[in-house]
Amino acid sequence: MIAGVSIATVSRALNEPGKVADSTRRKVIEAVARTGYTTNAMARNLRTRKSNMILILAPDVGDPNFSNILVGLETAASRRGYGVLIGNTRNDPERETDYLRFISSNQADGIILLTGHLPFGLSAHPGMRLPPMVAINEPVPDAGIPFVGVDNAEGARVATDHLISQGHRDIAFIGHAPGRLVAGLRETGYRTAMAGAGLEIDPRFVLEADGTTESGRAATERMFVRDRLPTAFFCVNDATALGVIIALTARSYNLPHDFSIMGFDDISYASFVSPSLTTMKQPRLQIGEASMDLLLAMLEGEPAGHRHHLHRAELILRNSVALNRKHRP
Amino acid sequence: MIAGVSIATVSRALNEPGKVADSTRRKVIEAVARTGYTTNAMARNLRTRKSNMILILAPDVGDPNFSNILVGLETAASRRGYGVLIGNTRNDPERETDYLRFISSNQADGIILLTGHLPFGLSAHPGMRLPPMVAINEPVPDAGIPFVGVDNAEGARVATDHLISQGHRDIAFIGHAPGRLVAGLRETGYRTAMAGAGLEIDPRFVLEADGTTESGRAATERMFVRDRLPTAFFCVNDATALGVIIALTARSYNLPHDFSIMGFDDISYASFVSPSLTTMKQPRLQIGEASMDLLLAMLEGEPAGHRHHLHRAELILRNSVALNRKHRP
DNA sequence: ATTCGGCATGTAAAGGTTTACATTCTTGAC
DNA sequence: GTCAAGAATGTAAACCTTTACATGCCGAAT
Repeated sequence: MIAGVSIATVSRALNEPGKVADSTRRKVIEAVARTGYTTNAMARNLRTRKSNMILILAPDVGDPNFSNILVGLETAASRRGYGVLIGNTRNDPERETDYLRFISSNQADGIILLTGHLPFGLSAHPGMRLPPMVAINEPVPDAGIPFVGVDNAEGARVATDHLISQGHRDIAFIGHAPGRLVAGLRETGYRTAMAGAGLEIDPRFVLEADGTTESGRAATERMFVRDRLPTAFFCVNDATALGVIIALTARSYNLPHDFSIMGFDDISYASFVSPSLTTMKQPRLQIGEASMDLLLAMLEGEPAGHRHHLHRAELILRNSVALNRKHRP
Repeated sequence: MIAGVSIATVSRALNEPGKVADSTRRKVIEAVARTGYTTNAMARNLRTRKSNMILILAPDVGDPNFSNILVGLETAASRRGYGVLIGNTRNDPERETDYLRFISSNQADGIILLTGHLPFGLSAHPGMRLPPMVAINEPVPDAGIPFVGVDNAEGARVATDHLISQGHRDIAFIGHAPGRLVAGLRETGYRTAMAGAGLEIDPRFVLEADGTTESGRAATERMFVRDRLPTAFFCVNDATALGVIIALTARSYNLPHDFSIMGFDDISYASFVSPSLTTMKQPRLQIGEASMDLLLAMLEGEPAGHRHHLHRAELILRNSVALNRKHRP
């Protein structure tokens, strides 16, 4: 070689500085600098059977909730020299299967799952050896996959407590949805807070909604056929809260004077709606970083550890919640 | 081998079906299915010196404008069997350089650039052979890199024409910014439309703003020290328009009755502000797909072709623009 | 003086493809 | 029946590392 040493020594000089004499190492790095040599990652990956790539499977890459998580994932990955490969599954089983080619062909070492279920191709071939995985957003049921996410029940409890602290007693929950895990946890938190304050929940104040803005609007309309109304709405997420605001504004109510509204998520336009939305902020960046750190640790052989890693949501005070003027303490 | 043929034949059967007898090809794919064989991409990449990966360099992956472009990029890439690697540069030269390791180590075949400039490491080493690149959002000056984006001047002209068609004559432009290419083009479109309609532009109606919500708010405030006011505001982008709306609402104007406001971009919350924003929609999905298609074509050896590929922005009618009631035709 | 241990380096195999080239087989024409 | 041409298949090199093992060297211990 140009540095006057064997090719193996070059490899050692670059990767295990301890195992090589100082003098030769200096010669090597000097030669490398001079020739502009750069090691071919493909050859290395072929030999080491590692790609230093992480595959991220998300049902909707365009979702604004996703982008901040992605920033966290990318930050943590690049800090440890890993690359981040993104796969938009659109909940299409075929696409999920297709993306597994990165795993089976050794182009990715692990998966971050935002889909809430195992990729279709994996569950279909139970024999296939599972790559290291970490789930975000929605846990994967019964697969023993570590989960990183927000503590939905606790966050919902804090949110509801805040409404209670503002003197509200008749608090509706918009977003009851039997099948949905996250919605269920948030409802649990709501019920916990109400029970903790000794408040009863009027069953007519718990309305179904599927988490979309339209469903929030529709649920609010349904509420108005009742004779009795709540003074505050705790919504399963910000999109739903937006629908509630739209419905109430359309009925010419003065917000937050007439009704208080609380969201969950702190999506990007929560501060732009009028009234700006009081909500629970998901620590998306943190979640992204923590889950990537966890996955990389697993790749280095650390045991998976605790099943669930929950992060606290943060109460963001804006203008959609006010003191309950009907309340006489 | 298990199919009774040589390893080379397997390779041919899988990659060049024409060059192999039907009977043996059938045997091969049967054996492949039986053994669950999957070709090692690393070995292939090593041999072919291609990775089938595209690196995307963006200054801010979290930007909501970016996520839809990303969806388009990913869709087009996965359609042709390519993977998409994302790099968040945060405009940090060090990170830009760092990401080039994917190129120099053959882990990526081409780059989609959203940064508006060559990655730092490239411009520093002029000797380094450039990988195929396509720029989006902002063209890269003087580098001969094909650009895909929205036709800003034409879109701004259409937007301004729409205001004119609603009877507005005194139209302000919020977002004059000497150094910024995109802002300049939009201002040009505004001036073209005004000139085309034979309208003069009061220089006091062209205000500086840097594209942020706060700058739009501040510019509007500055406008109110004048004796004369426009009837409509054409804003360089939606974020700025939002600032204008905030300022006017704070002054208790009734929108769009008192003033019309037009944005540009159609960011995700444009429909949620009140009044909902009339704006020009950037065809982000299209832009993403088109630029990826272009890059992949270049990788297949097609010449780069036209320098600029411009897509039309689409006028989205909402509620922030109204007829000019002061106008007597 | 001999042997041993330890360190620095070299040698060569292995990793799984693709592909140029060599070989064998098939087919049809004479 | 021979031959040529062309198609199908096999052989082996190349892609570029990493790493187990071998070698060589030096100093220290016996």
